[in-house]
Amino acid sequence: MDEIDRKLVRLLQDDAGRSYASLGQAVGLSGAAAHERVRKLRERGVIRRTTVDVDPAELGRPVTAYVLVDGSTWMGDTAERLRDIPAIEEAHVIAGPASLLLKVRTATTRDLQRVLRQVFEVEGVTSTQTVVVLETFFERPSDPEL
Amino acid sequence: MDEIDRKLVRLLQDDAGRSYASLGQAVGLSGAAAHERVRKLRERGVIRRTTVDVDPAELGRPVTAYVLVDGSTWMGDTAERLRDIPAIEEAHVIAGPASLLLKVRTATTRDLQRVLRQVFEVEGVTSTQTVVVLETFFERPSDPEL
DNA sequence: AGCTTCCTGTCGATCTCATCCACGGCCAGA
DNA sequence: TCTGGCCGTGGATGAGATCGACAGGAAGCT
Repeated sequence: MDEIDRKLVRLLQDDAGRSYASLGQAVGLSGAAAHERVRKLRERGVIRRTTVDVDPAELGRPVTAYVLVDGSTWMGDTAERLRDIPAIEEAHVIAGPASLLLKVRTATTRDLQRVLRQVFEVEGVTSTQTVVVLETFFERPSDPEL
Repeated sequence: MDEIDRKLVRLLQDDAGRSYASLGQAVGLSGAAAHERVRKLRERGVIRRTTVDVDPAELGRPVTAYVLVDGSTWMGDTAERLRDIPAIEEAHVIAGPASLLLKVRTATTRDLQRVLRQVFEVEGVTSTQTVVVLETFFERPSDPEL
């Protein structure tokens, strides 16, 4: 995981469709060598997969919110129950003012309300506090610079 | 933006490297037709770019935190100042208990502390409250269903 | 030092796949 | 019925991914 690897990751984050030839040229390697490095980055799990970045608003989900969830019991398999709710994009266990933090995207605030009801129906949930996003400055991938 | 488009987006989110032929087969179209649809999805901005999904932990940033930021004045060009801090992955203006919500990834909690100091140095910031992530259940892309 | 092994790179051949073009069917409106 | 726009198909072609064989260099061992 040297400087070249980091550069490769950064270039691929920007455009995963680039040819290996141009990739190699950009980092001062042959195309095949660049290909080999990328292959290993995948193998090691640094690169999980190649995907497309979609605009949630264009998909009809302009509403973003973060939800702080408090629970009474220890929520064992809560993860799976939350995963079943498609509007939830992220779910974290946190240290601080609540037990869980969720990131939610919906089409309308009405839909957001419905999602909150679904969250409430998950066993162990006692209360939620919702933070609505008014404007997103930016959302970007992890910077590979160590 | 019909059912086929949504299916294409979902397939590409899972693996953007698929051949257009197999893509077409999966949705009951020819490769060329699938290609044309994807081209238009890009043109319309539904698909912003093709990228790689990297594991932040493998990149040496296992610490994730959310930071609630409060500010006194109206923070006009705060966005650019925050963008200059590489550890900040997301920045949102929110309605609720604070003005801004940031998502931060660092190598250590010590680095997190340094980022917080940098945030404090941004003009207008009066206080921060940090929520540290203990465990991430999941982080996934937007579901293209409706 | 001499040898082995592993890692990383180059070069060239092959074969898949993206890309482009011409054509055909379908539908709405005049 | 005619016409134009839209959306699809199928085929040709050229670019590029992919694979194998080989070379140089570093590290470890006898």
